[in-house]
Amino acid sequence: MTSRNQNVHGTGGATDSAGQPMRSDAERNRGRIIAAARTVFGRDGLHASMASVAREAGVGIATIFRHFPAKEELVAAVFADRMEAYAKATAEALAKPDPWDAFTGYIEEVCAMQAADRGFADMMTMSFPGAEALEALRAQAYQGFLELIDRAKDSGHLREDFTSRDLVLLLMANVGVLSAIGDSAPDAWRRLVAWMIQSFQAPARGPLPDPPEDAALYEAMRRASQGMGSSEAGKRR
Amino acid sequence: MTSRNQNVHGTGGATDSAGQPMRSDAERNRGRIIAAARTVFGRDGLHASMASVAREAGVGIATIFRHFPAKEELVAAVFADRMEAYAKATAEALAKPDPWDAFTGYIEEVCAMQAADRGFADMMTMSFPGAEALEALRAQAYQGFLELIDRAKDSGHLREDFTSRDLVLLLMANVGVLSAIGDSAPDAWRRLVAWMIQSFQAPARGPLPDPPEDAALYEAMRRASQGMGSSEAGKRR
DNA sequence: CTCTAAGCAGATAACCCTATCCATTTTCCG
DNA sequence: CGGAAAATGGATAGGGTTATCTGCTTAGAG
Repeated sequence: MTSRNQNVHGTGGATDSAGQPMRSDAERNRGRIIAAARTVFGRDGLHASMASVAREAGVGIATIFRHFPAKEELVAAVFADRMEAYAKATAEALAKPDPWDAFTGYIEEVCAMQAADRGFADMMTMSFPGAEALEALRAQAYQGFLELIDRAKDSGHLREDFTSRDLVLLLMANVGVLSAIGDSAPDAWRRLVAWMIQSFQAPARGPLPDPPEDAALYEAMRRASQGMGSSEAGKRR
Repeated sequence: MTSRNQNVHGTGGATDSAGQPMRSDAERNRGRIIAAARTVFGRDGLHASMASVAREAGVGIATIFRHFPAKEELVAAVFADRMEAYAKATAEALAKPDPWDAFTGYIEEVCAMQAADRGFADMMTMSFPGAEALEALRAQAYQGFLELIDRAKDSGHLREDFTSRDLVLLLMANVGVLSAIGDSAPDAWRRLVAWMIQSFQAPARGPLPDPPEDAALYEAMRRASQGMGSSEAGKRR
């Protein structure tokens, strides 16, 4: 429905969904809003209010809702490029020669991206069924990660009982550390990730409880993104 | 100031802070409120609203605030016994003959307590400077854990670079998993904890980034408990 | 330069939250 | 049983949030 043109920085002139050229002030404000949202979501996480984004952008609240009828759409617009960076990181990891290096480097990088952008951190543990482009990129990255896992297992460096769901678990755990510790110890997450990666390494030191089902993880991620309209915050802290 | 008597279940008659006997209805309602809060906080976490506790208890909102002038006091009253159970778990672990068994069993139990009670989970990553009794128990348990660490290290089963702050990290990570996954995969946390414990085991598989400073953790925990008056959760929450 | 349609911003609605006020009800003691 | 003091609970204040409505401003075409 209301998905505006992505060509915001184009010189020739952006167009809206109906192909009409956007008025210059509208185009300018749209860019400002996205930039402001990038700042605010990155600092405060996805539960930052639309009003705070408006304040940062120097526009009225209504202007934001004109461009992005629901908060979810603003989120999708803002994190399109982060999701691209995420997918790109997967591709780059796949290009590395050493499978274990690729695997661990990838995990560290994704967790670092979470630490650098709290909005991205939240987004990695949510799913947005409405934002197809976003989810397509996520799925693409996920496929790449599956390949990284296979290679690392084949090389004998990764435990056989590691599954892709363990990364999701780690990402959720990382959000817990990041949002609990905040800026008091900005690097604390690195230690958590290091503990986990060393544990992923073969040989196994013992059996593990079963990982959660894929369906359960998906449901949890979908439910997390629901609570963005109207009430609750994480939320949630 | 307004710390009421703890002898709620006494037969003879509870007394208020001034030593006056409480009226029977007041005593009854106080018990109901604490029971309701136990249920609600356990299910929804510490950011559950006072109104929802009132609803569960079948009393008016004002009644709650009469007994507990601030939400923090209700929290302290509700979790006094959980904190005791926590301290008791430490003591019991110290009584175990095998140091590594005691260490791992303790960590698993504390994380299980977090999973069983979302309010407790939140509380373990917060500090309440105003609730001296609570904090005294916490400090006592912490001392016991330090002893557990020493014994486990001396036995050669625990990595030398493990510190007590790593447990805090794990507790925060566990909150992340618990609140992200919710009831979709109630046992997912067990896998995270198992990964971590296997990593704690000696010999070390590699160096680790430095753990956060004690002061940083304390500040983060104190700040987390601040946001309970008036606005936000984590809280996101 | 004028005029119209699109875009803007602030006020507002409707819903959460913590905390307080005060008229009403309940307890309990003589 | 009667009256005074204590306890209650609904309304309300004052703060959040997402989202909408409306009158004013401005862009940009003729």
